[in-house]
Amino acid sequence: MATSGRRTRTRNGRPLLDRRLIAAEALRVIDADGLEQLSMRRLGAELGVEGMAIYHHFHNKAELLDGVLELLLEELEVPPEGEGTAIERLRRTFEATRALAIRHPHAFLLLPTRRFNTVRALEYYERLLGLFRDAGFDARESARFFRLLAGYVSGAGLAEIGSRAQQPDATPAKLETFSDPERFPLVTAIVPELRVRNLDAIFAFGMDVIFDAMSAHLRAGAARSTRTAPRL
Amino acid sequence: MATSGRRTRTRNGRPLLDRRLIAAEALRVIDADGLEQLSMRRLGAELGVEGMAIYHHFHNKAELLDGVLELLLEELEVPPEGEGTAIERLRRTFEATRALAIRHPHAFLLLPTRRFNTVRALEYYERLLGLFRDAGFDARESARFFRLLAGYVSGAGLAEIGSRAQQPDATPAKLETFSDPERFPLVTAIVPELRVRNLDAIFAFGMDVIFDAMSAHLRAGAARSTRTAPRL
DNA sequence: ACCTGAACACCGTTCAAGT
DNA sequence: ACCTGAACACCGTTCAAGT
Repeated sequence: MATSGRRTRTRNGRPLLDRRLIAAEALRVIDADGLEQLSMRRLGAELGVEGMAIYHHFHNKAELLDGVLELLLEELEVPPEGEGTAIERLRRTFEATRALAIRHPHAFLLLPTRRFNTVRALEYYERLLGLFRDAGFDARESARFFRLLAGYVSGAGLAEIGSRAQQPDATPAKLETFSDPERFPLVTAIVPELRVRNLDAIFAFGMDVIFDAMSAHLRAGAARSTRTAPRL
Repeated sequence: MATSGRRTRTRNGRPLLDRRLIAAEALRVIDADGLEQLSMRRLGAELGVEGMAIYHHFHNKAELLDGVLELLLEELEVPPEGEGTAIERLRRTFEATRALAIRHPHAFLLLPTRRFNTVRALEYYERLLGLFRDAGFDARESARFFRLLAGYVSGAGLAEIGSRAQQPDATPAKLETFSDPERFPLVTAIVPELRVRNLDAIFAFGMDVIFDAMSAHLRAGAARSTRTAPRL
């Protein structure tokens, strides 16, 4: 090959910037100090460059955040064929989404809030929908279970992030240590249930409910073969 | 009564500021132009005041956002006793959360991301947990179904916001009109399913799955009466 | 008590200029 | 092609000062 990528390390010691390098550093900043602490100037400083240099690689900050989202999606690789049934791989895929929330509590918000605009995001979607198809779901059923599963893991992911870390700002009342049995008996009673050591079981419970329904749906569909009448 | 609240309209024509008035104007700004367009100076201008005046009523912006969240929670009133069974009221309550996402697409993000720090938020939690108890769930079951339901409605709410509105920033590829059957056949096939007119049915489908599981859980619990052995 | 005005340390983004 | 430096129009927050 003619142009192999061996000529790194220009720019007095540091590698030349590229989109991936910048996005990776942005993810590090977000992991360390939170989404709102990511600024172009701060990111430039971390990279040993003026903040404005980043605009040579991304049109604006939104596009940079799409780049960070792409890195998150890379950590969500869909298990390839052969590693269990389609349903099992589907479950592992969505469990990976929750693991991502725990691993990147600050960056995770990008997943449920930013649209999947990039090619890599579309590729992820395509592989995921392939699992629904392989499991036996048509487009309409895939859409419905996809939104149920994706909604659950992203919403529950955000909730777990709140349960695990205390955000520094705002008013008091950390729920973990909350206790006011006089005014709020039911809230007080549920607090011990939401301790971190119970969160795995709570998440798995929700997944069980959804995957039980998916299995039942597939069995029912197999029983009546083809006869689906859309009802609007 | 001695000090009735009749003396509004000081400050040359405009009512004196208070927390509720400021939070309501903040919600209007967010509804109109998005969360990131809310600034203390902009909000002050809308209220006919310098932005710094707001700090007399809220310690910082985070506390102001808690105030906005309180207003959102007011729109989520839990149906009182007598209006159907506890399960029915539970379902209506979470349907109201989705309706809130559609009504306040920009402000809705506050619900799954901000902790419920205020007294009003705790009151909302308490009433909601009262519905789970009335339906027949103990603290542990309430925690599990609460996270499943709340996770689903907030995650699906965020997804619906994305499906309904196009965010102005970032890269192209609006999913609603996406079509690339060569490279992304499955994504292309699912796009028509996610059109706005199908979103009601998709949301209801997920709710059916969860509430069917809740009903089954209650029936099973009624059958075996009391015998729950924690397994951890 | 309630609000103003100036100040501080930041933002995202544009653009001409450097190499 | 890749980065710098200055500039513009903003931020959140603090604090002394006004009424």
